[in-house]
Amino acid sequence: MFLKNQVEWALHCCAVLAALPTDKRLSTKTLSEFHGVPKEYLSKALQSLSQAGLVDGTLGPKGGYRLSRPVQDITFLDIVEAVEGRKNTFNCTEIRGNNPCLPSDDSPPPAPGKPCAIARVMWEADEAWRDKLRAVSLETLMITLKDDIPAEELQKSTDWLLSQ
Amino acid sequence: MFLKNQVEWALHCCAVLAALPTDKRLSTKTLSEFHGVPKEYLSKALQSLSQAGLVDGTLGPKGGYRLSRPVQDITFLDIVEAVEGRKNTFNCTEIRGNNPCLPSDDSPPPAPGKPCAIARVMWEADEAWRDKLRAVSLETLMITLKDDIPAEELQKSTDWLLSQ
DNA sequence: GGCCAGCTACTCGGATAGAAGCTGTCCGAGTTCAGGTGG
DNA sequence: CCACCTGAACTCGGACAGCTTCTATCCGAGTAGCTGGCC
Repeated sequence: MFLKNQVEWALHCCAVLAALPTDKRLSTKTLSEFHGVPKEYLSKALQSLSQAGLVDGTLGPKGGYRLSRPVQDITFLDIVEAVEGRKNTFNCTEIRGNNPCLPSDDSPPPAPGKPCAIARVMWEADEAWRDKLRAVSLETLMITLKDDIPAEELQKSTDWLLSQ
Repeated sequence: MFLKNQVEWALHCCAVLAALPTDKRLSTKTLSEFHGVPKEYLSKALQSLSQAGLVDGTLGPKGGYRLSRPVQDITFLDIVEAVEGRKNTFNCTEIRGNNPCLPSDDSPPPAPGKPCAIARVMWEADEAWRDKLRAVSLETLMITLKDDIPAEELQKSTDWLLSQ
């Protein structure tokens, strides 16, 4: 039960885009070289972000991606769900309906009308996970990063990115 | 990013065992018929539970599994981790170390000594998920089930199980 | 009658195979910009 | 000098292969309890 590493890449790409002036764009090629990951595969992750409306890509030379919303309006959950989908991690197959000693009449699973108690617990845990991710925006991340990384290194990186 | 369905089966099996008198055992065969799932594959899930010390299996006829701890001492997290393992859902590969414009000297990833800020956020969300699962024990589940399911149905199921 | 061998039912573990998803690569189609060419 | 053409750079999307994980099955080894036969 792992998240794809595309999720990691997508998060890092969004972080990089958030650190740039809002009108600048970065190409897949630049982003892939910066992160040292295969370009064509990273492209899939960026396409997912684009379809989810988080980034906006343009064609042609000088084309590339930029964030399509202000940094405070993009959360970790947005990015994770863009790549992974919105399904719950726990998939209830209603096996309680297979119970051989119950009538199993026309309405097998919704006997009490509510979902299985086990699934309810698992889904609540999923929701807690999502709440945590929803609480962190790219803006929050940028503030943390400013504390983590020396300003000089950060400047070097942005210079390198803009020179590509 | 799904949990295996073995997790669902393991949870249901533990719930069934929790509903029984503590000295009774259920065989893999009985459990698989009760839940309508393949016996040999369910056996793998039960083996995981056994290795984690949650259930205790005995050999021979009249053998089978029973919980090895009181119901209030077995949490959902115990069961999920027994089947899925204890790894985080987010696997940080330290791609920030691949940054081509930084020295990449002898110590590439632990530049600031701390893990990547993005990984920290993801791991906190994981921890929130685990906290939720840790908060629900089999005892809690049994109380919920007593409200969900008519006593008559519950009795029918336990009778069927014990008659096998 | 008592003891022992064999049988049965069960767990455990390994081996195996198919299905599905993840990872990674390749290529063609469409789009935009820049630079060059011709009027 | 200006309009148009061409080529380069880029995104997008589909197709494809290799690998890992999940799902499922099968079988042999080991163990415990029961049954039946032998002394």
